[in-house]
Amino acid sequence: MDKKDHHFLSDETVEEASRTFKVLADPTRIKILYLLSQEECSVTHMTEVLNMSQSAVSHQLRTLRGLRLVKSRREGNHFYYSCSDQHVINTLNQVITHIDCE
Amino acid sequence: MDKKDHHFLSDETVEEASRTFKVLADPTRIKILYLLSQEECSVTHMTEVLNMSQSAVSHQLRTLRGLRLVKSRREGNHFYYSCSDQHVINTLNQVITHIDCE
DNA sequence: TATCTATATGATCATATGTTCATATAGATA
DNA sequence: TATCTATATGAACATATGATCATATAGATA
Repeated sequence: MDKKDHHFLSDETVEEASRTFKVLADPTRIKILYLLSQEECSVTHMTEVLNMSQSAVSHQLRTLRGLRLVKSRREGNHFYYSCSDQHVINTLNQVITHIDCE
Repeated sequence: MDKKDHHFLSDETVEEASRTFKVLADPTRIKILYLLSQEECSVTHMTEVLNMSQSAVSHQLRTLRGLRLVKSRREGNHFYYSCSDQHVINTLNQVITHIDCE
């Protein structure tokens, strides 16, 4: 391939892609996102199902919220979280599918 | 969704997915993989095109080699690297495409 | 109003990761 | 054989990140 035919990524694109993959690189966030991709659920529920401390779950939810990958709604004393970025879920599912079919 | 209908990921699957995303989470590796997805090239060439130190490139290639995402062949004094995991390239391209079309 | 429940958050600490610098190495060439 | 070139690698260092612990907070309830 001739050098002039190359496509180069802009720094912004590289950084954005890196951010996307960084979010998905942590086991805890993978579990949370995969769970939320199947059902909306409360922090308490996540904590129980994932067998993690409330604080750890909450901190990761903060990260995910900051990146607008999840959203929450209040119902009484509970906050119900759900996914808000289908593209990230698609990417996650694609990789998981590939792993599981090997 | 009823709890019994949930699909849970095994720890191994989560770990494997995490590993995959971790590799793609670093800007330098993204640049290297994207370059190699377009053409086989030598370490010297990568160093010049990516404007990075030889050592930094070489260290990252070691990481990528360890994970069998790239392979190399010798030709005289040069080592030519190329991609060896199309699935990872597909994942990378999918995310990049999504970013660039926004 | 006092307290309880669910969630959020700040500080701290340990670990992981990427770069640089210095140097090693293997094959090519003088 | 001496040296040069391309690449690899180890040590050291700085930064980033995730978990935990303690505590704050807001709405519900007694």
